[in-house]
Amino acid sequence: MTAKRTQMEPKFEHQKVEQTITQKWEKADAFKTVRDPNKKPYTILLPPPNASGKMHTGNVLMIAIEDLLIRWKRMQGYSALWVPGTDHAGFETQVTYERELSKQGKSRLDFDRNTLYDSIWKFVQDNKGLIEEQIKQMGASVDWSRYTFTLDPKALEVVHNTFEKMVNEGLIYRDDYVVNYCPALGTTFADLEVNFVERKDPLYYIKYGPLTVATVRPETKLGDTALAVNPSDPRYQQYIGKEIEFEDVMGKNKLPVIADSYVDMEFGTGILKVTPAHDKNDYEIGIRHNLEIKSVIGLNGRMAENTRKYAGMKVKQAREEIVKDLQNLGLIEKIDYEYVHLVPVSYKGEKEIEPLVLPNWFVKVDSLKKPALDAVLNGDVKIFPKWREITYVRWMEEMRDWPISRQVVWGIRIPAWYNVQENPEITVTFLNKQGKVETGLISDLLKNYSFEEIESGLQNLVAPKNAKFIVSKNKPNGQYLQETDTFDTWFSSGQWPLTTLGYPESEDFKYFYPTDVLETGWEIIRLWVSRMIMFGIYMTGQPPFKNVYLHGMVRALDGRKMSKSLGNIINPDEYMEKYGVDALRMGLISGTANGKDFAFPKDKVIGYRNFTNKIWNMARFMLMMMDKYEEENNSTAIPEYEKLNKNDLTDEDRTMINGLNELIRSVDNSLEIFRFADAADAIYHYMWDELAAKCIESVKVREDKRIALSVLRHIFKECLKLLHPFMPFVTEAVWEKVSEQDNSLLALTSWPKEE
RNA sequence: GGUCGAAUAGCUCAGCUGGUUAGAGCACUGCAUUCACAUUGCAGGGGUCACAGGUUCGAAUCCUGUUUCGACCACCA
Repeated sequence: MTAKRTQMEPKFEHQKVEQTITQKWEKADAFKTVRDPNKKPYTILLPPPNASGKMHTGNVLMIAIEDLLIRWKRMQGYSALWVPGTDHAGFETQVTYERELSKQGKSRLDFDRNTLYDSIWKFVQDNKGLIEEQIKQMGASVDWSRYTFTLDPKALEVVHNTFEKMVNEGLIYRDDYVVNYCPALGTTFADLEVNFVERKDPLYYIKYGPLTVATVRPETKLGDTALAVNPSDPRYQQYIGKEIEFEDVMGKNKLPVIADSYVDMEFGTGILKVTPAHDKNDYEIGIRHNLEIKSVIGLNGRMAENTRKYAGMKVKQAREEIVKDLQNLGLIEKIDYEYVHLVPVSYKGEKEIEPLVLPNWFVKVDSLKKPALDAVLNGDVKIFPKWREITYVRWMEEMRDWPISRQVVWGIRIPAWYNVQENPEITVTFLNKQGKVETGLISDLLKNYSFEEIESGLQNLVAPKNAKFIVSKNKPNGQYLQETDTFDTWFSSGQWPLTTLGYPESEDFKYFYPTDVLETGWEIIRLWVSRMIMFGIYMTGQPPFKNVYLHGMVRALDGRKMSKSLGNIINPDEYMEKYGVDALRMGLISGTANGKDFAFPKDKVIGYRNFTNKIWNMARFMLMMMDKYEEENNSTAIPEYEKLNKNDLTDEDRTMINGLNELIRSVDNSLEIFRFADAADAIYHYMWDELAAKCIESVKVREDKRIALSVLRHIFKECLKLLHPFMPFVTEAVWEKVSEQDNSLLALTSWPKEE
């Protein structure tokens, strides 16, 4: 024992310790959670990071906070369960994979759907080890036996069942919809996933007979089905309700002039060309005025057949040609080359969005959103920090029907099946046996190809909005093709609490649902949090969690958002290597108190690295003093604090003990209301300013070393417990030295109580 | 355009319902090293709490307005 004590190195070597402690926890299977009927459950589900991605600073903060809560509750005696998982990350992963493909000179269009899916599956399997390793490296006390991937069979099962229930209850419908389609990436994006970038484009003033219209997109004029003016615009009163005739690039043309208050009199000439098929606002005007929806741009980003001489051209090329033709016809009044406007792009990749009309799958949200809103308003779900609640409330109040279909392969395929005989209007694209792409109506293609050949080479299909379908997990008997669209990832991750806990039958679900805290970044409160609450209530009658804690975004050292283009991304690995996991976790946790965004607190990380070393040396010194005492006193051991006669304590001792009691109280109070930084700060200052600076210093000169050391050891051990959820490695490592019990794990000891 | 938030020491941030000389970490200055830790100890400097009004016995804290930043949402073709 004596020999072991003095072996402590003078420096805390975080890398070595992190490894051995991780192994120790693993070996003891310390974080496998048992459903103990005598304990209360406490549950957190890890928001699943991208399976083929790597850890970023935000993930580190997320794990630090969740691990803190879970370790705290575990020590308090709860059946504390933290379920880890990873996300298939839909189109994001597909885009990454396609980048790999293009290095080999290939693209997704060279494969049929199933082959492509299988190879992305393999790609993800090959890459997902990294993020799992990083979660372990962080010291996350998750229960790996319950690890879930968003495409696990049990996830598909839950998502299919939910979908089926919704279809049966009339909550799912198909409709045409102007979608944010990205021809380059081959899929649609939700409004939330669209960003706008500023760009300078020519603004063309084009003559429509007696009227002139300003537009940056002359090529869409081929899809115009009306001109619109503001009903109170005095300039154009005589045209409202009339039809005007005019010269156009494809010959004589005529359009009705309608009045709609959407039109801004100030912009351009105050006249709007209405193109319902290629603009969201125009689409709505079209619905209001019962206009024809004329589509002139296809899914491939090229002009459609009905544009005759422009058919097959890319949009930009068609724009140039049309401008040229208009100029030749003298139909361009002027061009404003200085016009700056905002162009929609997808939120990843910056590729341009082309609004198109496509049949889509929708969720009717009217009956779902009310209970989800009420759950927050009446406090069943509490949001921290409180001021973020308004974001949620506004969103739920204004929520519109939710388009859930995406045209990516990498995702959960919608389990709807179309009978090809009953739906001759389905447009199918497939690779035939020779590897050539064929597109056409299924009824035509079946004249030249067998159903089996089409089925096995299927790339995608577009079914009309009124197509007949049946919902089934497995292929029905007969000639059925499955919908090729996949679910929006938020449709499936919105059911994460159900999936991870094995809804509806499993014991886990019965014991752990609803969970206690959903901890995540505020930027996905709409995308994710709202959907989980909706699905949770819809399927189980109960919201999936009681509290939502939203952490702030970690900004770069320059205080700006981290981004590749600014080159200011902080790689957490470097900090873990240099200062240790504990220091990084503690630094991030105390970087912000209340969920606000904050700049990466580099100085705090360094400060807490110093703190780890301080703790290490406090232990080292205490053990040295104990060794010395025992040597001098014929191996008389220092008595347990519990066995001391409390009358022997000095005033100093009592002051320290009082301070400890206060500390325990304030740590608990702060953690209850998610004030992590306050708790961290309190422990730091008690340990450094009181325990190290006063208590240890006084032990050096105390006569009654027996009592003094016993008190010191007691307080030190209690402090290690308090600190453990924040800095698990150094505390566990020091515990190993000071606990004097074999195989005792600090992670599994009881949380301190006030005396 | 709508909404939310922020402005406190050189830097990054605390300061919860208004109450003694405004705090922390890092940075800075001076001193200390055979006594666990220089990733240390001791001592110290540094703030008209964005600005202007108001409420109050009392305001960094509450109210109003102004300025400047940040983010989110919606977008004018």
